[in-house]
Amino acid sequence: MSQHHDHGHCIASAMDTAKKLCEQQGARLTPVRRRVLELIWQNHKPIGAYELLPQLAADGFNSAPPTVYRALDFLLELGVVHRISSLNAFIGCDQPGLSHPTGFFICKECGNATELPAKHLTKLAQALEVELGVSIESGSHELSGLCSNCRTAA
Amino acid sequence: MSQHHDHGHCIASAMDTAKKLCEQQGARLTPVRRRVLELIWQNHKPIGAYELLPQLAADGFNSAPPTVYRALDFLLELGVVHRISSLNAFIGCDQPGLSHPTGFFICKECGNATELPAKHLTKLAQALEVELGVSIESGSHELSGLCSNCRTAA
DNA sequence: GTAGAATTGCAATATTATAACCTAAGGGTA
DNA sequence: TACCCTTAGGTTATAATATTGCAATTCTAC
Repeated sequence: MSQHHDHGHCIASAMDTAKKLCEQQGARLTPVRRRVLELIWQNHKPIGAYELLPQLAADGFNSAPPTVYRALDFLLELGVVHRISSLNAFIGCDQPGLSHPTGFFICKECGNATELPAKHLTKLAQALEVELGVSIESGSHELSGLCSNCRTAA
Repeated sequence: MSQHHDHGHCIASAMDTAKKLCEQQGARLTPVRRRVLELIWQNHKPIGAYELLPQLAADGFNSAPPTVYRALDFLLELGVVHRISSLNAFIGCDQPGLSHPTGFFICKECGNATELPAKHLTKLAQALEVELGVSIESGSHELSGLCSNCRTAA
């Protein structure tokens, strides 16, 4: 993700993908689910469930924890959102629909998260399966440091 | 970690390493800290902070959340314990003292966790730094699936 | 032995997430 | 349309995880 980009495109693309996935699966992208996804995509920073609540309330949606957690569960299941467990936060997925191992780099300076390229994660998983004799079914990779913009700024 | 191993050795080794690290750093391995580390090492499964509380209480230690969280913070800082954030749980570190990227494979069947070999994680981090133009300072990798024992059993 | 720092005790509370139960809305079928 | 069934959402309460703030104690260095 570059510092200056057409973020409107990010949002539109994410919403479009979610819509298509729902159609494919016969799932319903209800107003609250759609709005939660939009809010998650308001920028590239992970957002907590309890940060979403007042924003939903401001839009006239019901605003109680189960509401937002249900929407998040739905979006996670659909694969358009990931959970960053080290932050107890959620973030939109760049490459939804493609089943792939997931991971993020989160800049400790600006807070932006970048999805890690799947090919590296797949390679790691394969190497580990051989070395440890295990079978890997899922995983999350959460890295932290300085993004290229913040490195330049520093 | 093999299915049948001399776990007494694991514990003794972990306690010894913690002791040495404390001596090196002028830190104090107090009774409650020592006991928390022992409890974490009672097996190779991640354990939650609130599971430790009653065990500490049974040993006559103070048993309130801050007590255990302080001990855990100390042990994390010392590098002899890691946090598995996807499970809100803690686990002893195999290779403490060596500064290295950390990650675990956790078997979804038996719950045992195996620390991932650092060399693979380092390689991944290096590849990502080049590809994303970031500088990685820390990270956690949490993988799940079936360990070799449970695969055989299945 | 005294001062300062680190550690612990303790009470309260913050933060994150889920359970349980009920009502309403959508969607297919006679 | 009327009915039924499934899914989604509303509401209240509570569970699970983690931290804050302050007082009391213990340790260590001098």
